[in-house]
Amino acid sequence: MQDMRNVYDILEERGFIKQMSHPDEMRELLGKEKVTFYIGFDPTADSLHIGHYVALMTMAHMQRAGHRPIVLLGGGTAMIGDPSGKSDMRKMLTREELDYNVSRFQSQMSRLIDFSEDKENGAIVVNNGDWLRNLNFLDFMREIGVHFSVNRMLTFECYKQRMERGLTFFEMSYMLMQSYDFLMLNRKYGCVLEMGGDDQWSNMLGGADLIRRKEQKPAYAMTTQLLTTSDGKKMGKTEKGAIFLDKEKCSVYDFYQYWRNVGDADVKKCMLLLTFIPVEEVNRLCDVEGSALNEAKKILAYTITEQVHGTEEAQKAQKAAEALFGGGGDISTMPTINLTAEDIASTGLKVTDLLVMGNLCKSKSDARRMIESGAVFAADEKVTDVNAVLDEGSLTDGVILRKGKKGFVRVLKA
RNA sequence: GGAUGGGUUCCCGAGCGGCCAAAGGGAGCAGACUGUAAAUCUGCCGUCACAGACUUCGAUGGUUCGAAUCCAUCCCCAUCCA
Repeated sequence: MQDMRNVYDILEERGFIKQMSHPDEMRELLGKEKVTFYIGFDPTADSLHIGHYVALMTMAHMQRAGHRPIVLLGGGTAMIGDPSGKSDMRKMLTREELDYNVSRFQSQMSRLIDFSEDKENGAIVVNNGDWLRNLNFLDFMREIGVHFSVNRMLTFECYKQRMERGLTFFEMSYMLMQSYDFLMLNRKYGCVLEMGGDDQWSNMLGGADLIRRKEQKPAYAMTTQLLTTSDGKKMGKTEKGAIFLDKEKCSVYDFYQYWRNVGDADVKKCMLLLTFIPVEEVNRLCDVEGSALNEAKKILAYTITEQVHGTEEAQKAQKAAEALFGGGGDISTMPTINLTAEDIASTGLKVTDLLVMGNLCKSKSDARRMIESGAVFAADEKVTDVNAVLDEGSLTDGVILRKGKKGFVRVLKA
C-alpha cells in the first residue's frame, strides 16, 4: 500500500504546496527517512469544517508515505486566538468548551488518519494545553521571548494588516507560543516539520527558526494551499454557515449537495486536494467541455462524502439527490422531518412552520415571503396561500415540501 | 492619563430630531436563462397572530408630542501625544 514515490512530489503535483522553507533539503529528507511532522488545529468550534480538511488530507498523504503525523490540538493557544488573517480579536473560550471541542475533533479525524498505537507511524495526538497552561511567564520570557525581535515581527504581513485595526500584545504572543509548541514537539518527539495553512506561514517560520537557534538542528515549515474558489473566496461557507464535518451540524445531504454544486472552475482543484483520486484520473474526468463536467461533480461529491461520512451515508445522499433531481430513485433517504403528535398540534401543519422546521427557511417571515413569490411546492403543487396547511392524512406516506429547485424536505408523521 | 475621530441591520457603509425597519454595495435566497455550474437580468432580504403590530442603530438613563439622530454617564475601537 505504500506509495514509493516521494510524497513531496505527490503533494506538489496535487497542488498542496504553497510555501516551503527549504524545498530541496526537505524533499531529500522525505525521500530517505521517516519524518515526524505536525499540524496544529485550534479547537475554537465543536466541529472541524472543510477548511481543515486540506490539512487533514496533507497529513493522510504523508502518513501513507510512511511518515509520522502529530496532531497538535490547540487547547492552550486557542485561549488566545491567532490574529493571522482575522480582522478582529477572537472571542475567548473557557477550558471546558475547549476540552469538549478537542474530543470532537479527535473522533472526526480518525476517519482519515490512522491513530493505531501499535503501528510504527501511527498518528499521535497531543494538546498544547499540557505545556502552555502551566507555563511560568518569567521563565518563558527568558527562554523564548529573547529570541523574537519585535521589529522583525512587525514587518510580517500578518501583523501589518492588523496594525491598521489594532493588535494587542496578548495576540502577538501567539507566534511565540506556536513556535514554542514546535520546539516542544521537536524535543519530545523529534518532530522536524510543521505543516499548516498558508495563513500560518510566519508563525511556522518562527518555530523553525527557534529550533534552529536553540537546538542547533534543522527544522522545516511547509504551508498548504487554502481551499478557495477560482475567484479567490474561501470555500466552505453557505447560508447555513460553514460546511462542518459533523453531520449534526451539516447534514450529509447538504454536505453532498455542496460539492455537487461547486463551480466548474473549482472541480479539479477540489478533487486534487480533497480526494485520493489519482491525478491521471482527475485529469480525465475534468478535462471535458460544458455539462459533461457534471459527471465529475457527481464523483467529487460522492467521494468526499464517502471519505467524511462513510459509504452508507454517501450512498444515501447520492440516492436522495437522484430521486429529487433525476426523477425516480429512492426517496426514503432524503432529508426528513418526523412529526410527533405534539409537533402536529403546535404547528397545525402550517406550511410556513414546516419550512422553518425543515431548515428550508430561516424564519416564518422568510417562509411567508417564499410562498408569496411562488417558490414553494407541496407534493408538486404550488402553494399559493401563506396560511396553507397540509392534510394530516397524506402524511402517512410523506409529503415532499420543496423550496425552489434545490430545497427539499420530506414531511412524515412519526 | 490627554487630545481627536468613531461604534448603524450577516459584512462594508450612508443617515445625524418626524417622510427610517433605516440609502448604496457585497453576501444570501427566489424567478427567468441553464447543466443541481458560471455570467446576466428581475424580485426578496428584522420578527410576528403580516394591508396591522412589535423589536433593532455600543450600554444605561434623560430631553421631546416624537430620537439611530439632542444631552449625561459608562463601555469599546482607531489615530496622535505621554
